Amino acid sequence: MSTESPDSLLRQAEERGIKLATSRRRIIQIISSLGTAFTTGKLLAAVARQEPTIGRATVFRTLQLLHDLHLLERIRLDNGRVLYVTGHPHRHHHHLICNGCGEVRSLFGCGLEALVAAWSAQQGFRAQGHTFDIYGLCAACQRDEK
Amino acid sequence: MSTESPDSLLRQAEERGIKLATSRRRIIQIISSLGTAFTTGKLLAAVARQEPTIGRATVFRTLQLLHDLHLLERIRLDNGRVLYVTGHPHRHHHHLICNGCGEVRSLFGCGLEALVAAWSAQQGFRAQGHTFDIYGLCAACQRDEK
DNA sequence: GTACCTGCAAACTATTTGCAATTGT
DNA sequence: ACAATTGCAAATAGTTTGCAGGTAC
Repeated sequence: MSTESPDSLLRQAEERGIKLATSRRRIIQIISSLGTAFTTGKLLAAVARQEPTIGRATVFRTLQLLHDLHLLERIRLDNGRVLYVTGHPHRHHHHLICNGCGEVRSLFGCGLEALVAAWSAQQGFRAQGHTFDIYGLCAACQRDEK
Repeated sequence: MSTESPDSLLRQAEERGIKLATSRRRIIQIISSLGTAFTTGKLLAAVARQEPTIGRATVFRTLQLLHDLHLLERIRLDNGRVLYVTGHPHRHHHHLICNGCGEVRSLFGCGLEALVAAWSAQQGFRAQGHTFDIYGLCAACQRDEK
């Protein structure tokens, strides 16, 4: 499904003809090890632990680069934190976001175009985009809850 | 429609039995003068201009209070800024957010329950809530655009 | 050698908190 | 008096930038 093979990020970046320096490659590998979604805080901590010599600035610069390359999607959480999601930022999709573990599952085929069009027309609004995210508990976290 | 009469915020807060000190009352009046949606930055600037003696902290404390009272809704914009919206934070609704002027229009009767339920069931997810916001240009900004 | 990359420290932005002084009752 | 509220300054959190040195062809 939405499973990315390890280091696919790295491969995708290189396929785009980007030459990556060693620190950046290392950061990207660490990102890949974090799963499909992570916060800046988690990444900074992981980098600090695994590559203590790499500075914060380089981490942020790499995130920016991956975002610019459309390899990483940025989601604002209600609490203000930023969640980065690997996968398919270029294809229109929505999210199931787990309040428990933070896992993010992507949903394609949104089917909201009609609703967006209807509401926009009704309000004289010209829609340019929309967001739709579902928050809740994933199957695993539902089990853990009891 | 979603027009709030001036100072309705103040009235609503007092109806809840909250005793408001002068600074807070003044801040709430300024909020009311900003329309139905505003960013923290806009409010801080307005307060600094109209009531230079009131400090930032008090503004933030008042925003927090109004949010706790469910009189103000907080929306995270893509750029990370916080948008506060007056009106009906307690009733489930969605937004039309104008990319031009920042106006926010609320939409009731979301009709997404079936979609949320279908997608959640399909993924073994237990939905607890969802967001749905439409971004675009309001009628006025469409005219200004040309 | 040239252009890019790096870590560091400092700068910045947005928000929160400690606290002594002030206000309200 | 007593408790709540205030402005201020300092603290915090998250992110960005300037820069001198380092790396890669």
